[in-house]
Amino acid sequence: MFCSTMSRVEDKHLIGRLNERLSNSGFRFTPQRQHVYAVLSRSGDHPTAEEMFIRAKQEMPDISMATVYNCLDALVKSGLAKQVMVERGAIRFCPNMTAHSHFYCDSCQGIFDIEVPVADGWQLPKGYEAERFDLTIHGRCPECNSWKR
Amino acid sequence: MFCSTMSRVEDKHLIGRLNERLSNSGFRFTPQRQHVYAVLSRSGDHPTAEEMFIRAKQEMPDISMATVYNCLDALVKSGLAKQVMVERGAIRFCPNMTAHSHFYCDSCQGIFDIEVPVADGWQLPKGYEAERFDLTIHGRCPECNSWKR
DNA sequence: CTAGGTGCAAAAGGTTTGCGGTTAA
DNA sequence: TTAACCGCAAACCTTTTGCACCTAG
Repeated sequence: MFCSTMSRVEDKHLIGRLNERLSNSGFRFTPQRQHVYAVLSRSGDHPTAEEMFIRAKQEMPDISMATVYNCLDALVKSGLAKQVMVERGAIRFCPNMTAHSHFYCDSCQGIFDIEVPVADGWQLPKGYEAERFDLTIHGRCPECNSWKR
Repeated sequence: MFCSTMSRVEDKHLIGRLNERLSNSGFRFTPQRQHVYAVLSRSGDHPTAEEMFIRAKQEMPDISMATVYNCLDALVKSGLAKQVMVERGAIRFCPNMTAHSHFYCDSCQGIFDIEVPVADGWQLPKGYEAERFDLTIHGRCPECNSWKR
């Protein structure tokens, strides 16, 4: 099995983090997980599992769908990716682990990472203990807005 | 086909709103939609389409799964219900159309309506035009918190 | 009258699982 | 050495679709 993915200089720093995070969460470090992580990390969008499968296959032709699901699951549980659930159908994955929210364009169905100044300490009802939050803002993206309807 | 649903006094005020909202959105007013709306409205939780099917069948035994999906879709498009997407698997439906957010308990997987003071006017990046937002806070609910891990 | 809705059953879409063989630690 | 992982294919769960009949407007 040939895989040139990690020979990229710009990906080098990711490997160490990946290995550490995986083992911290009780997962093994495998070539497939390394590759799926690399492919997701260099994605500028929010691919579905199937899109990840197609992209991963380009450099690792023998990888299977089940393995892609397995790898994505390991990445999510290791804190290296997020699941994004904004529309019906396939779940999407987000490699951006910095604090951010999502914008969903009702016109073009695009998903965009956005930074919005959000008060982190929500005033929750008594007894609730917040761990994290997911904020998705719906509307029209700049591109679709420039068309003016 | 027997359906006692709308004979309830407390549901009377819902019918007018339903009829108006449906026709405003280009949908017909049917007994099935009336019933699904009544069942959802009196739900205190966030049922899946299948849960709605089971509940709706109790008073309308001949209703089909496809019709439940059709009705729920019409309700969502008419602004009488919201879809809630917080976990993998089936989409859930929320009859509460007041401004509120959701709390997802990572421990018991429960979904709760909560009111959090949220600044409605987000400071969005240039070009984005917000229509609405979905906020889900993850953590532990009061019930699970009382167990202390 | 007729466009839209209903029930049924089959298909499609997305994810999970079981299994025999392989491998990271 | 061995528990975890891999690839493959079948199963599973949720949602959509096609069709013949029906009905709200």
